[in-house]
Amino acid sequence: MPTPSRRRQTRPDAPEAPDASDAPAVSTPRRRATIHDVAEHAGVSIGTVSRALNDRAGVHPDTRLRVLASAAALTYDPDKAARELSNRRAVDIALSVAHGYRRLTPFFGLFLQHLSEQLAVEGLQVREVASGDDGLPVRDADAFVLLDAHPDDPRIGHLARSGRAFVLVGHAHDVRCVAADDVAGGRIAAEHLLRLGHVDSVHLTADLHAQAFADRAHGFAAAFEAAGADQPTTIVADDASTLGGYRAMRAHLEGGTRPGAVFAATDELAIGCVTAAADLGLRVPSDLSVVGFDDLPELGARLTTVRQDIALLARETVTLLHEALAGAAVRAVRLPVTLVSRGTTAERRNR
Amino acid sequence: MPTPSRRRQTRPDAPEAPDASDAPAVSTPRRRATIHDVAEHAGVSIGTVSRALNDRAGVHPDTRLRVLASAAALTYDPDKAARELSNRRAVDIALSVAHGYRRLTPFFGLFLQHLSEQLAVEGLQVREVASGDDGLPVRDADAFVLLDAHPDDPRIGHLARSGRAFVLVGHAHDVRCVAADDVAGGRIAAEHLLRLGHVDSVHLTADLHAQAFADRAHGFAAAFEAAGADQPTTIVADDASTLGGYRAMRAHLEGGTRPGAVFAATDELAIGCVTAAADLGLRVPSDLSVVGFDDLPELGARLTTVRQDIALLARETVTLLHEALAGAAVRAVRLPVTLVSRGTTAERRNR
DNA sequence: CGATATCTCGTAAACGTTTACGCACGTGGG
DNA sequence: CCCACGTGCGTAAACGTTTACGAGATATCG
Repeated sequence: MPTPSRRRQTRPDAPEAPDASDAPAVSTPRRRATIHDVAEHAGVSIGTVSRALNDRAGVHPDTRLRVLASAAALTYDPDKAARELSNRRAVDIALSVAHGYRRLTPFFGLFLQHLSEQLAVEGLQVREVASGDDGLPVRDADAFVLLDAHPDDPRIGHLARSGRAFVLVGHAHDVRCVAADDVAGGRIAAEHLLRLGHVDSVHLTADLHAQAFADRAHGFAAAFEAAGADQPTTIVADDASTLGGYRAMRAHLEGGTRPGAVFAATDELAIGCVTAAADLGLRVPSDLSVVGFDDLPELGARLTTVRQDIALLARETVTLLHEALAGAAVRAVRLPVTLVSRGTTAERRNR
Repeated sequence: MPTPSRRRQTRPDAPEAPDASDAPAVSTPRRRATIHDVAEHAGVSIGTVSRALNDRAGVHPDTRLRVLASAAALTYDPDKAARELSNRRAVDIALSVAHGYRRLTPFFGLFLQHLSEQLAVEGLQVREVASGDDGLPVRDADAFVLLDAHPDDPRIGHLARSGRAFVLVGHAHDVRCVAADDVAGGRIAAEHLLRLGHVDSVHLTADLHAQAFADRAHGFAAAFEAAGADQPTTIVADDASTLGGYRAMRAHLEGGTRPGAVFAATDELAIGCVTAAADLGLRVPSDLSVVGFDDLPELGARLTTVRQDIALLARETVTLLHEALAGAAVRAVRLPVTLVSRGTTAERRNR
């Protein structure tokens, strides 16, 4: 076995360890182990270590085990910069939320989490989450993910004109985009409610300017029409927050009408709605059935809702990102939604 | 002048450009320019390019200009992975929000934005924003920033025990942490209100278990006591959302008491409070003065509030991060707050 | 039993940057 | 006029990975 070539250590700055005593004191911010350390520890070469850790073929099972053990013993964590550099994978992806983090809805928060997980799997990185006050991404990047965009968002035209790779999470014409099938979502919410006998439903939404909300409303209304039922009343809240939903619903209920069910365009609106009903002494679901949209984990643990698969949304986003980078043809994808029936809907009571 | 050594291009995969025709079509996802391209374009060496672009000494002004022009012409953007690798700056910083992005408050959203800007200035990266459902960061990193932590958050003990570098944004004993001076904030809110003649104020808050809220309440009450005024009533909302503030305040106002002023522990609570007052026909500020906390840009454009400097908070966080990495002594820092008086407070009316 | 295929692994090049070092020019003073 | 020196720049090493290539060892086959 050839002696492992000594690591070169020529750079003369080394500002880290003030006392370079070799004993690794318990809480010393220890130097990160590199692949060389693992190789030395396991008595193999760095090539073998890399192959073993990346599940590449051509390494003996025993050796692999030994390498894995060494890596664990040294708490080896591959340097991401080096890996990216070597992989030619250094794709900068800028995430552009219309107004930065500050207006991040729980839905987009969850999406972000899935997206960065998905990208991490491929060794990619979300490099930036920001946009200037003009809404334009503040730095240059190889690809952009646009959140929260109206069809006429200035960012779309800007990115398209400059030939940048980007994908829109939402829906618009002639751009690469991905979104849940909102129309279908509205429809299955309606069908669920109709099946329970609720012909007197209302739709609680906000800002029908937003494509997603318009589509959900449309799907909902269309299903009622198809069933020969009366068109549902639409209530438009000031915004899509829980407070918006609460006030709009409370005002509506206090107006004297007592719908048997409400389809909220968002889980947040639904929560506001449920809260308003409770404050007015109405029991959910016996007095009022409520269907939400999104299926956010902890927000509506007990909410009957139209579920969209956020993990899938993130995966599709990444797929489209790759297509954009490769210069493929523009494509719009619609993701299926399902109704998950939980505790906030029940059969219509006779009054 | 020595001929610039031809770039090596030996790697045989090159899955990118299907047709390697040299003419750069307008919307072709062009190969990123590297420092070598800039060097060739400007007729200098890569070392000179690097020095010119990084404002290092030892490059002739004329040359510098030429390099800058070439870089601009090629839209050169240095590869971050390579830069980090070379710089030994590859510090992985994990941001740990108690429950991931999903419960990100506007305040923390804004903080995140400032933090990543601040880190970007130093060439550092926030590598991950996530934590598992157990609240523990999901990957290993060189340093951690903990958000949203109660003093007895399990993450603190875990990180401390394992000797990791971390800083807590908030306040707890015996850990490196940074937060606004919440007690002072409560005090100046009280002093502002007292100055306007409001001796019958209430405090709207949520979850006094949270250190920040407890401190704000304490500072507020202490100032009233110091002024010889009656202790303010405290209203505890279900949560710190706008809806929480709305419901708590509405219930209180409907209970018959009509305080002249309220100090909300959060701008969000304050918004809910203002909305509740409006819905009950009370005018702000003539019927009810409202003071918030945080000074979130678009949320409370017209809100009188206790301002904390979020950019400063981010800068201090980075400073502490460096100290943590360097193994310095633990230190807790308190940031000053100021009262910004806007449209939601007025002098007490005689009734 | 010798030639050859197969498996395992070590070596080195490459990714794109920063920076220490040294060389070739000048310019100044003795 | 020569030497010392400063200025501007090119060269190459280094950061920590991945991976093509080739070499040695072992197994397989004629």
